[in-house]
Amino acid sequence: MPLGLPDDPGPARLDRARIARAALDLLRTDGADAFSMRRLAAALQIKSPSLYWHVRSKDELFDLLVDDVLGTVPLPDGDDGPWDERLRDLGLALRRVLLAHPDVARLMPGRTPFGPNGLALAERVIGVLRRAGFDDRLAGYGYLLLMFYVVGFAAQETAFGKGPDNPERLTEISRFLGGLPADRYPNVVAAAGTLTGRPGLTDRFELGLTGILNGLDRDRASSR
Amino acid sequence: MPLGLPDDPGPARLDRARIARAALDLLRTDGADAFSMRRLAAALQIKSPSLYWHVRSKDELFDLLVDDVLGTVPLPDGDDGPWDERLRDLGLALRRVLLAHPDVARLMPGRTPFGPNGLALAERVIGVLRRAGFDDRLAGYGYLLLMFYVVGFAAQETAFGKGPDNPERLTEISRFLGGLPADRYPNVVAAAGTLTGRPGLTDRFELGLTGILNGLDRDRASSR
DNA sequence: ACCTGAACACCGTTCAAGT
DNA sequence: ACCTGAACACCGTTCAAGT
Repeated sequence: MPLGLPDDPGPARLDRARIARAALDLLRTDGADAFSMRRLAAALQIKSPSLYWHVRSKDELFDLLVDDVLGTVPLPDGDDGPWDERLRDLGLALRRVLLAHPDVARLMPGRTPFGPNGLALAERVIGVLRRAGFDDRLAGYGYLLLMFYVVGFAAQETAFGKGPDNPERLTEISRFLGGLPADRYPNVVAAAGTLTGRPGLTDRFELGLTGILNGLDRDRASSR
Repeated sequence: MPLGLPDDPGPARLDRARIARAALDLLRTDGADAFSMRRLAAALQIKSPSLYWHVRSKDELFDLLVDDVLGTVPLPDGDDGPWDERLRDLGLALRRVLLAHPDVARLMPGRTPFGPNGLALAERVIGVLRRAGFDDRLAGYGYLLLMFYVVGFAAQETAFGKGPDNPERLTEISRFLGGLPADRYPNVVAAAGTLTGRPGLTDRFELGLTGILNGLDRDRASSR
């Protein structure tokens, strides 16, 4: 026992929260392609089979990561303000959170976001809609439409190199599109610059979100 | 040489098209989790390294599959009819194609759909927008918004077990949501039935699509 | 030009065994 | 209860060698 470190606790004890945190770090620093249970174990200074005491599988771990990230979305807690404004704010907040975790965002399509935090989010969204006069059916669909739009948008956005990370992917795509033969793809070439421009996408996201909420409103009106 | 089969050609010669077709079959029959280059090679009665003569990597093969599927989307060829109706039809057609290839749909978020067929689709969409009076910038964003919405929606839709395949996934989710404690998740439980009902989603998809196109229209108007 | 055998450097996961 | 060693059954990909 080395002197001067009388109470060195060694690496902290393993639990699901610590595993999730390390997994998020590993995804963020090394990317999804480099992620593996063995590397995650190494980052935690542990052997990989130990992970399976705390987590059933890699897939379940990914579900956990998604739910952890969803847990950081601020939910409106009162019940004041028009329903569409509240859902618009929630959509914007969800996108911001997903852009901050691009790899987790890309994990989401293909998954069903019904961990504790995902359920809390669903409960809130469906509640807002029902209290605004949507019947159960339309409220359920409204939730799905909102989630599909926001998650789908954010997941693809990060793939284009938008989002905070790798701007070099952006310029690579931009060069490719801009270098296309202009006689064959005149329209793509003309728009190549903006296909890979960053700031305008947030406006377009909001535009689509507003359009969807307007559509829901018309849906509600025609149902009564 | 066996009699009666004087010209048996054996398994047809390998090429990218045959590889792509076999890969699509394998994905459809065995699912994405079971897909591997080695199994694909086995299905083609070939050893896996042979694949690498025709295709640089598994990732490039997946890009090829995406582009092949995009190639089956019918593009409007004339230039008549209002722009928003044409894009609406194209969005609906793209979704139909993606639902017919759920695994490929789930491959798309995270990819950049710029193979030959993807470019042809982009060229068409951006062209429709520019001829409708959108400037280059808004036309580019309009294309992105449309693609993000349709692809994101379809990818997540298939994950819910909607789409033609596995209805048992749907009922599993439905049971889970319906069995939740009603005091804690009253809204989710109330809407559980429709979160997993099939036919209404197509209407909601259209509703969102229409809302997005309306939003683009307002965007165009305010830009001049 | 196209295909294979053999190999490299990995995977996720299980399970008996240790503490 | 929690962690490890050893192993199983795989992966994607490379590359020298065959035809």
